[in-house]
Amino acid sequence: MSLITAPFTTASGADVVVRFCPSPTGTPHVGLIRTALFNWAYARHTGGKFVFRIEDTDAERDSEESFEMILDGLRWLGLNWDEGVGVGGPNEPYRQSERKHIYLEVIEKLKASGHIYESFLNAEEIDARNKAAGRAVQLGYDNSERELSAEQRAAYIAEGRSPALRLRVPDQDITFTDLVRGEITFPAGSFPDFVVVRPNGQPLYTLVNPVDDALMGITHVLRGEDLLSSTPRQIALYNAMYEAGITKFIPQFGHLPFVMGDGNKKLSKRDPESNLFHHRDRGFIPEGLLNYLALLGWGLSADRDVFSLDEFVAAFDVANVNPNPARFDQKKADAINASQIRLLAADDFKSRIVPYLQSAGVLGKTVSAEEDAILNAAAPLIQERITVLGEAPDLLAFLFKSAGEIVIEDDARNGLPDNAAEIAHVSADALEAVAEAEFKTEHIQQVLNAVLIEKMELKPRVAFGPLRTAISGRRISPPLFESMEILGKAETVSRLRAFA
RNA sequence: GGCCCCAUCGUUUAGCGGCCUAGGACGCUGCCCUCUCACGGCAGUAGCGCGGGUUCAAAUCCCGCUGGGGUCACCA
Repeated sequence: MSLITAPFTTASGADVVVRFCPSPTGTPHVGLIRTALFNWAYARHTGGKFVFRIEDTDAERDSEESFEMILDGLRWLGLNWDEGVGVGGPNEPYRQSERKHIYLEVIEKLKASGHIYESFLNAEEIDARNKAAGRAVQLGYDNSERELSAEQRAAYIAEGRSPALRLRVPDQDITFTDLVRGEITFPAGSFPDFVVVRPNGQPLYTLVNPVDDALMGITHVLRGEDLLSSTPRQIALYNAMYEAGITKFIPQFGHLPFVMGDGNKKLSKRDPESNLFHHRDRGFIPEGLLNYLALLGWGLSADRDVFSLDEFVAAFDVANVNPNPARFDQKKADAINASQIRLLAADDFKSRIVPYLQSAGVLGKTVSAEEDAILNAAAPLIQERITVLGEAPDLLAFLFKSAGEIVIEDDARNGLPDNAAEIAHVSADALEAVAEAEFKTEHIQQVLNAVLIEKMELKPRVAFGPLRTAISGRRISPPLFESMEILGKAETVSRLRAFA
């Protein structure tokens, strides 16, 4: 007999209500965001509600700064919520730090119904009891205070001790059907009565999380696998809340696979790629990151891994989430992002690289009409060749500089032929003769081909390397002739002449 | 240690008993395209952890083992 069978009304028939409830500690982790994404997608897929709540019950570790970062991250990615922090809703407030009065009420009810009881033993005493009884210390609490007599209680109080509150865990197996893993059973006795309220009256996560889920009508709890073993405890609490008339049903649970780093360990906060903003700073676009994150434990189909958010939402179902741990593969993520960049409309792409050009100092705070024109011409040239937007500044900087500011990089200089300077100067002469109006990509190519390839009989590779270096200073650049057209005749000739 | 989860190419994933001499993607290698780098095209590389069952037939179902991970707080 498992607890979640009758008398519960399961959530399966109800409108879907999912939630994302991070605790604001540190910078947002990609695993956390993946969890948010799957919850969001499930809500959107089913036409349900996505609730955003903040679990800031640990004043020691929580910070407002971290809270702001989570908001920033969700907004950047476009993961909007229907109810919760910032947007309000019927279950305000949505920050646990502001909900203490609610928990106090629940605690009173649970006390009155006998589901939670006072526990005076401290950690040392619990260990001592286990040792004295010849039990392993790891067993923890032995439920010995379930039936404290009034005298015993009075004695503790007389000593000036205040009790913690523990949930009376039913002595029976607890079974539930995990949405991604199927049926899971925890045998009776897998864990002891656990503390839900500290002696100082502070309710703990063990209480507060299920209480909020119950009060907010959460139907599906989609969260990380690390919480799998706390699920039976929460089901026991739900059982108590049901019996105390606090909730009408129990949600369904689905535990999403871990996001792993290198080796066989979870992607740690120490790993730079765990940080959401690390990717934004490098120049991931939301479409790219979201697409990749969706692949962490899920797939659209056997032969497609680049897809839009809409396609993702239309196809997503928790039931199809893979239970295996997923590895965060930066190379694959980069490849997905590159593909998503290719799919952007030209205008859109242009506007997205601007902030990166600005923060790299290639462009100033305001973009002049002249610079905008260059961007319009140049952006399409690099949209096909970059992986992250952060590559744009290096690729485009030379277009916004003057001849004198071009610095020839060693990498570019090394591969050049001995007569590189001659090639540059001959080209300058040839281009000098081109009419201003004729200074277009195609014509530039014809002129240079004539003088370098045909007349000097150079291989294209040998001929154009020096020119690329002369005008851009780099070995890698946008296409050469297009770049020359953008620079204009005078600037191009000037750079070629300056090359030595 | 108790309890729980997981197990297909280097990585990720398809496969839910015969379509599998195991498919795709990323990566890697080679070739083609080519003014560099990319893009694109073509080809190649490499995998069902082990052992038992069940079955006419198992990557697919069952059991065991091994390996990995998580969790056992008056953290979340």
